[in-house]
Amino acid sequence: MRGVFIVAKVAISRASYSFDALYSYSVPEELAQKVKSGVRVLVPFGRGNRKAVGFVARTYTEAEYNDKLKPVISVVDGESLVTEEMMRIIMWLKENTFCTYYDAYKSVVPTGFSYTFSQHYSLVNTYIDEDTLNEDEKNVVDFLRCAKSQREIDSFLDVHNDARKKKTVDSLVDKGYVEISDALKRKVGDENVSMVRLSDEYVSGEIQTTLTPKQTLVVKLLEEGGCASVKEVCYMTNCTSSILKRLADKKVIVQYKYEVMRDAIGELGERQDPDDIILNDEQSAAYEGIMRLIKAEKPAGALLYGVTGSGKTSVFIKLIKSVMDMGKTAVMLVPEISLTPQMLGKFKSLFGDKIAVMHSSLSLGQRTDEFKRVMRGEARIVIGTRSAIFAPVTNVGIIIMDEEGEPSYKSDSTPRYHARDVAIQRCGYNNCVLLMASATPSLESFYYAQKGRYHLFELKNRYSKSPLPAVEIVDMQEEAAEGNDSLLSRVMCDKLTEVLAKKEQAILLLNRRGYTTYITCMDCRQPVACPNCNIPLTYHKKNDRYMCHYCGYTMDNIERCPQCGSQRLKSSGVGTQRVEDELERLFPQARLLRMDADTTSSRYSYEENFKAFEKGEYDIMLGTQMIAKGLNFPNVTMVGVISLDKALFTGDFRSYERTFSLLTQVAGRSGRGDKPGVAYIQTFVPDHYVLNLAAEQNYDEFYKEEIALRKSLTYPPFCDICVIGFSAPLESKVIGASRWVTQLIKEYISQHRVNFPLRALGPAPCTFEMINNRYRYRLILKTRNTADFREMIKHVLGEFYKNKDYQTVRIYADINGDIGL
DNA sequence: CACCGCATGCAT
DNA sequence: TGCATGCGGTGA
Repeated sequence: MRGVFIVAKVAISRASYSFDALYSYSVPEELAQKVKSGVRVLVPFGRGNRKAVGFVARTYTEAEYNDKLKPVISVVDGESLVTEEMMRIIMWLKENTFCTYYDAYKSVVPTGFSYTFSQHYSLVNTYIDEDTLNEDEKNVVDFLRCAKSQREIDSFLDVHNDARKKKTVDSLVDKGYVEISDALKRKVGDENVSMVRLSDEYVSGEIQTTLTPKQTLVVKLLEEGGCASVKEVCYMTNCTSSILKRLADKKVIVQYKYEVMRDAIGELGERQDPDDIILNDEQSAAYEGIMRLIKAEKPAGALLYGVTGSGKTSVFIKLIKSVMDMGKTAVMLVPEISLTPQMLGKFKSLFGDKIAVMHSSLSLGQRTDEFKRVMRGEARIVIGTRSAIFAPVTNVGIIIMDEEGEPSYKSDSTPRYHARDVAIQRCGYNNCVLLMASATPSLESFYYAQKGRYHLFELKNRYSKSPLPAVEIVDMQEEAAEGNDSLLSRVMCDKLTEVLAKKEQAILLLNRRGYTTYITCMDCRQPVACPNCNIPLTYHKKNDRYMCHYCGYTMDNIERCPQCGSQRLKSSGVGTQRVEDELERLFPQARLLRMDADTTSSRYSYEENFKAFEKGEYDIMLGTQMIAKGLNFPNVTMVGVISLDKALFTGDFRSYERTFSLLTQVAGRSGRGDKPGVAYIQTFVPDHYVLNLAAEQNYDEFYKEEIALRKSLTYPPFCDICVIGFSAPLESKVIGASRWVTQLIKEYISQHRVNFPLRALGPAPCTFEMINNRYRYRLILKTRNTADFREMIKHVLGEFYKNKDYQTVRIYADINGDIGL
């Protein structure tokens, strides 16, 4: 047959990495109009020709009809949700993060658009000759006759992993008695926090039932607290949601949904005009310089290095305004933590509905709506966290990354991309500028700025005239020697007393939650560890339980060492709950707000808490890193770091950088208003240069020290680091797999001419050797991330998935991510 | 030789 | 991952 025949290259949703490819399908004439790049289609796939969803990467025509190709069954999307640029980004993700095409697709298109494909069986409405059926078939037919709901049928006829059932059903389908229908379900719904409270019937005494001990606990908790999220209740009472369900069935409690965010955008501030913002000389210089880069319409990187409070945001606003005036669009990325309603309100008041927000705690529905507004060109400024880098804006003029060194810009699950790398790709496509801004840039970016690869702009002065807070390092060894065994040094206590007296506020930071952080057996000298993760259990006083922070495992109480049975156990280490106790003891009159993952199970409660603190409803805020960043509380005049020593020595090469940045940022929370602020850093290593430089807020010196260290030890930016991670329930399998992969790499190198250097460290156990009953090993490769190198990794991963010996072993490759933990 | 259970390898 | 295919085993 001759003519014009369309072929579609399709990526299949349920292809795993080892056979992920673009498969060719013929496009029936009647679908020709609709089958386009980016559109999802239903295709037959695999030997059994099961229907699968895939997306079209591209189409092309052929003169000859190829009857070996299977035809596309139908089209799922009305139109493509993927711009040409985003299609390139999908391909880039596949190549650079070792994920499947569909994994990449899913991160580019919000899940609200995703379809789940399923098949349902139903009885055909016709006469059935029972004599032609065997026993099994009769049973199924009988079941279908009396089944009340599709759901019941689906769960009964779950034919996966049941060959006999499958056969029976297939045979009934053959005989024409049972029908299969396809269902494509779109996942749009509102993401709510599940809440529970006692039912009115129970409270009024209408319902009397006997309760199991655990149920009693839940009821008691709710009697005290009124209402709580399911997550909170489970935490406090150590039960699973099934217990709550039982209680709901008994009508003792009611479950209901609570909208996480009322409005995607946040409250509207007073309408403002970007033109009313006046830049000072430094800011203007930066603005002008960056505008020149934008106008050059060539891909460029710029680093805006400015001390906290130097007014970077004003520069962003002016730049975005100018880019808009040029008819272009803008993307602004912020770290997870600083995307607050206040901040969004500010931008909304400046740019109105030109703004779209993309953020993981928006509801599915909101996310899809925002995506659509961007797609249609209605919203031309996108503000969001990491994944907002995939916003389908066209004709981009500038991409801004605020606090560019923040770890939240790196994804640590598939696809393992860094927003900065994606941004660089987008700049190449759009001929636009990537502006990275920070007071403590990542070592990599500052190095490139020094080398001239990025243009460097500096803001040296604080915008408001208030000086940076004075920071003092407190030697806790000395405190102990002088007889103070409290968690709080005397200077800090004195200052707290003063702050309370003046009706000002204080922030205290400690990066450990729980009460005590580990229990050690005095006889075998081992900490009592989680049986699933082999990580020390943390005692939580609030629910009187020992918890694993990695898998959530809990133990009621520990009387004996699980290893040797000894009763000589000692608790040590300090968590936020313990500090809370101490503060209550020392300052009984102070109103205390504790903020950590245990008190803020939803984003909702966390914002409410910040707001309450801002309004002055609390005197002291105590918490983990979540309180350190991006917040602006003018009445805070004291910041205290209870301890960050652990963070300095995590085993990751970025731990100094992270600690420095955290300390600098948390110190910067102090004295933001008219009143001068102070900060204290308590430590057992008072001479450590990272702490001292952080106290001086001396990034330049820190950079000098750290870059020298990176160079001498060969760490980024002087190489690229690729971690290959392995995990499995059996340690022998993990070891075997990691050694075999190392061997594969060695062989590959000896057989190919490669253009990258390579130094392998390991394979060795990860810092946390076991998490969730899976042993973890890693192989660290110091190399250069060249196409050749990626080719090798792809080859190795491909070989690995083919090896049946290691089917139980999970593997991943991650370039320039964390190597710690 | 009909029927099974399992190992193998392929997917457009 | 999921499914057809084909092999060797069993029992009539």
